[in-house]
Amino acid sequence: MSSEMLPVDEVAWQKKWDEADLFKATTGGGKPTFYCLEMYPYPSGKMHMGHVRNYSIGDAVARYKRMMGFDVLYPMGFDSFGMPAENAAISEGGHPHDITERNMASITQQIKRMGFSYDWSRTLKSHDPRYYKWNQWFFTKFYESGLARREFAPVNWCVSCNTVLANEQVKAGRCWRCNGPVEQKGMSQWFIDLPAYAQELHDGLDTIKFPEHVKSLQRDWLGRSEGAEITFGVVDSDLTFEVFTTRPDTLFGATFATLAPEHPLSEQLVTGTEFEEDWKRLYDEVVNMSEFDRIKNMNKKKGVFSGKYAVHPLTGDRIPIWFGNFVIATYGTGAVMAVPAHDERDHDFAKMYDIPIKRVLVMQEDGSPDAPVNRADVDDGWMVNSSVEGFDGLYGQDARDTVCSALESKGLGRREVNWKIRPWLVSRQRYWGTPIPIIHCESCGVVPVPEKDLPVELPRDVVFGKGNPLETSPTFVHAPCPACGEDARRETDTMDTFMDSSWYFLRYTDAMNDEVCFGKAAADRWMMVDFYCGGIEHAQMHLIYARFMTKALRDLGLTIADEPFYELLCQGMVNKSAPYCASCGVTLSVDHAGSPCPHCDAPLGERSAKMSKSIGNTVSPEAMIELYGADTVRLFILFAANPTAGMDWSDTALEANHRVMLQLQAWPEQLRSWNGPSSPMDAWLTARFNKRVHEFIHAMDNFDLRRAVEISHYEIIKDINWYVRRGGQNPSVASQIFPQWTQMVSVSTPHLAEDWWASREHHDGTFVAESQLELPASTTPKDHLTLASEQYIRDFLEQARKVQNIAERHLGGQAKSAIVVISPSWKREMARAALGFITEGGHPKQFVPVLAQMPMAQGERKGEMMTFWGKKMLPQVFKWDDASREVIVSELDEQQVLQHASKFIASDLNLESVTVVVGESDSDTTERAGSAMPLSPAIVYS
RNA sequence: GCCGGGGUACCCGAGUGGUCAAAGGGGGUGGAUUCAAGCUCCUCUGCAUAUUGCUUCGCAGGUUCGAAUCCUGCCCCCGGCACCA
Repeated sequence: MSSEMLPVDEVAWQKKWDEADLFKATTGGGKPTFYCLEMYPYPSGKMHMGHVRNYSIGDAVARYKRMMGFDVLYPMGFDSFGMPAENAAISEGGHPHDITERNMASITQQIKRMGFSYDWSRTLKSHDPRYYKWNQWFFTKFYESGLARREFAPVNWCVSCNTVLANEQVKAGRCWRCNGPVEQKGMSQWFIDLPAYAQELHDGLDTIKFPEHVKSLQRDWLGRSEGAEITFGVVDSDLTFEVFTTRPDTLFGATFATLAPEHPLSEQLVTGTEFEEDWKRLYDEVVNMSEFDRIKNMNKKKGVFSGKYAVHPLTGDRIPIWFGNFVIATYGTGAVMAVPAHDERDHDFAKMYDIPIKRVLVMQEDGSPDAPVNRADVDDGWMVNSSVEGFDGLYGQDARDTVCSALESKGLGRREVNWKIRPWLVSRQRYWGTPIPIIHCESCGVVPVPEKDLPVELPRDVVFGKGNPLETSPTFVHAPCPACGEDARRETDTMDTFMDSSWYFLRYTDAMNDEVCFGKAAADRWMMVDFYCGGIEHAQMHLIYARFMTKALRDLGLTIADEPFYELLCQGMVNKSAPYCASCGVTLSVDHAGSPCPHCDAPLGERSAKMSKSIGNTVSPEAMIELYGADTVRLFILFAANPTAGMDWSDTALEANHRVMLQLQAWPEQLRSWNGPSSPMDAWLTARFNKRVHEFIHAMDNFDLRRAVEISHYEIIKDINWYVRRGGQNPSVASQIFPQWTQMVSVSTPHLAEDWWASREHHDGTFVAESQLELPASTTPKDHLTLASEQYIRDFLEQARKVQNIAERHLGGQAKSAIVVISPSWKREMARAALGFITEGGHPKQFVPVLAQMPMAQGERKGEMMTFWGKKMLPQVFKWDDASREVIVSELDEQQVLQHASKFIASDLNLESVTVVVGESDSDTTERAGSAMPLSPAIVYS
């Protein structure tokens, strides 16, 4: 290869694609559509390897689908609202808008350098009023329909971010973004009623292709529990409270009830009584505790008696009402019926406070109703001890249903499905987000901003770092009431930025429309997203909000799509090795490489860890592109691991991939230099290549990118090398396969492929990026035979080489010649008969009598043949794969094939001569026919 | 505790009843080419061995003519949920 070969001018190709407008999604036409999307990025200033991996995957899919005749929508934009920009503004001065624009410009440039085939004409950015106007419009629509509402509620407050957080955004009691502590705070906030769609979100999971773990995660998060809501009255009063339980079958065992100390009824029950003081103490203890701490402390169960009694809805029994620190007001109804015999928590509590425990289920059908309860029996059981007729003996779901029916007929309960997911808290006390389009008027109350006044734009005259920035802008805060015209006050909270990302995929379908959020026809034409690629970190937040929003917008009549994304692919992490101390179990910063563990002084090993700034094991995409080019980086990233698997960054592997690229770059010239005649190998390469195209399509259709790249960049080279090795040099074969090979190569390394495409003799100025892949003909039986013969030779050589090594030890020197002994024809005949027998459905063991009747087994060798069958042929019959079986049944003449190739075989094995004989024939003097099998000749070296 | 995903050779990683001592890549090895290095091509890379045998796909059993693959139990890793009503 010439070392002075110029690198592929990637930037030039990118410019040409751009000028030719190749990747603009069309707005009509009869082609089927394909919507390929990656989670739109937050515009930090630098592209990292995670981005590169994500987009390399998406781009390969988009390019492939275009080539397969689809109208592809493959857009890119920015999730440009959010706190990093605002925090940067606070710490370094400046304005979030400017910082965001600056970062966007820089990351855009880096993304473009990779040559991804985006339709940049549809680029959207969340912080553009043309975009966020529609967030506001949706919000007012939701307000009208009751889906959005304002409530005073205890909310999660992140101290360091200075804002409230949605439930989903609190991880282990800490803020998902800054990891700071989260407190409970009572505030008036805006909520969107996501639970209204909980059932649909739950059921929809069965209609889409998400990875199993993502579905499981979403189901957990939605938290469906089926049960009953039951009304308990308070003795000597009109008061009632509701409890939710998944176990109505244990209702007769309820010996007390527990309310959350902050339950709306609690204070009323104890005020002015001797129990007030105890309640107050418990109340004060829990009320300021974050939910996380509360749950964490649940093992320290504590309760106080209220002095009041509840009425059991079915028996009318008086049961004491307690307050418990383990009951949380915002979960379910904030009250529980306590069944100590069949619930562990209630059991512990009853023991602690000496409350009666009543068995109402037995775990065996004939179990004793009076058996003592030493530990809560929480499994399903048969009802016993029901104080009312008609329940004893019922089991499980049957029992639950019957209890529910009884409650329903008394009007004291009903079947109910409870969800863990709670309304989406969308208010944020931050600046860099969509202003909530609401005006608070003294006389009219809450008034949404009319559509004609949208968007409510973010003002520039704000002060950062002193509470809610929008409150510092007088021009923003003061506004006339849209209803009465009086002076009123604008809502100063902004929306959670997940609002932006929950519908951007719809906007892409009609991104430049300023009349409506998106045209219905456009949305319906492109939706759902066919292929959505992004990180697992969005499995519950973004992916739930987006699914919810799609359904909510559908119900506004804006689209017919039920789900946003059909197939989700979560790409694996990009890892790189980092110092690791096995005894301390910690991964350390790369600064420690080569030194002993700073904690225990043990020598450090290495371990693969997610690329992160704190460990310092990051690799800069820019630097890699500079060194090797975008194509090499893409090839490496797609080939190093399956899209969903974690991949380890390896500099040596990257270099190896670069060598592959250099080698590929030289191929067109190499092919052009071919000047040989046509040969029998031509048919082989043609058939082989044809098969490769089929395999490639199959792999791409299944998003098995690694396999696809392996075929286009590795296997085909090997095939061609073999062809050349076997004497093939036919230029017409070269020009026949070259265009399709170029197309396959273009999916992952598009720049190189354009060089190839342009190098063709009859190049017409088109791009491979716009070409259509011609589907190869299906493989013919003749192709099969051609491929099989060659495979036979390759297998033979492999076997021969192994044997040769050992043989030469015996010979005490280099072997000079070999006699190849083809298996005697009766063995192949036997194999054919057996294969036929099994194909017909016969059990291998029953083949013996069949064989005994065959003509070959009639002579004096009958015994030998029967033994051979049992010992050798039977196991072998099963070892042959479909291809080999086909070959055995086919016309392929082993002797002929090897004979034809004997010169090649001799030179490949470094022998002077190779003779091929049929075992047990007159010309076979070796007496080694015994070990020869069909497709596996014996070889005798000398 | 519950749910989901995993455990394959020096490393990464394919493989879901026979093509499996197990693809491919990395790393390593030997050879061809070269004045030489690099690149490229070819070989080998569990152990033994004239073409075959033995051991091996987390561990232990089982089903089968045949198990990395199916079943049962166990161990370990990753992710999620969790005194949840």
